[in-house]
Amino acid sequence: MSKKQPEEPQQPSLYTPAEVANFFRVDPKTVTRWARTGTLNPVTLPSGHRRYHAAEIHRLLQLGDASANANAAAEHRPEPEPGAGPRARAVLHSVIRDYFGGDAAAAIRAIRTELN
Amino acid sequence: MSKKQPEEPQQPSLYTPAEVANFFRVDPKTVTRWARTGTLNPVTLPSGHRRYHAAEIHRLLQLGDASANANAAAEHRPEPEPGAGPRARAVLHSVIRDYFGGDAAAAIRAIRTELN
DNA sequence: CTCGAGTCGGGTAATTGGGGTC
DNA sequence: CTTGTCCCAATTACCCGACTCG
Repeated sequence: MSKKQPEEPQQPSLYTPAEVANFFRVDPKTVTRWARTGTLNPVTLPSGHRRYHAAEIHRLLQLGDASANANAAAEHRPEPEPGAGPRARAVLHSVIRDYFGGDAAAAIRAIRTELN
Repeated sequence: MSKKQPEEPQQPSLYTPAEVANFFRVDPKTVTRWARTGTLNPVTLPSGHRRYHAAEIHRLLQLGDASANANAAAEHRPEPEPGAGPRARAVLHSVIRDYFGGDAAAAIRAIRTELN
């Protein structure tokens, strides 16, 4: 955590029920119903509360986050982190190990799919 | 594989409370509560601060949608990526956003460096 | 040793989920 | 069939000051 972004929460990958409800102009209860009927496929917290994937929400809103990704990728960082730090690699490594069975190539493929 | 790790076969794979909170889109205080109620089994430092096992976090993160694959409306997506579900991509997206400043290319570069 | 950021610890409002009904 | 609303119990978020980490 060397860099800090005050008052500018980057685009989260997960949304709260209230945020999703605000996006669609519906009651949070309706969002919950969408999750229960399978329309949405959210992350479920240990408590049962839900967090909704931003990509899924954007897709339904026909907005698409590809523009945001393209913007971030095209725009030059004022502080390009060389090598992205050892912590970043460690985290990436553990994620690949737990989610892709250690298959780094599959992870790269997933990233590119997201970039589109 | 390539780097000098004489006494560490792999990274500690421990997350700080803030990191875990970012993964679940919750307040760091909530993560602390999970630890106190037994939902999480973190490493506790002598001072009382906690570090969370990456494997435990990842496992908890991918629970929840394993049951929503049969009934869910998935007729629009006849292109399932084996080994890389939507959850995996979401986590990957979070990692890129939080550790690589949203620079997906840098993340891919880091993975490839690891492969060499 | 100083300093910023992060993390404790609690206490209190706000949100959320589930059932049931209109 | 879907949505909005009311209830209650549980969970989470934001407030503070004090301590720890790097």
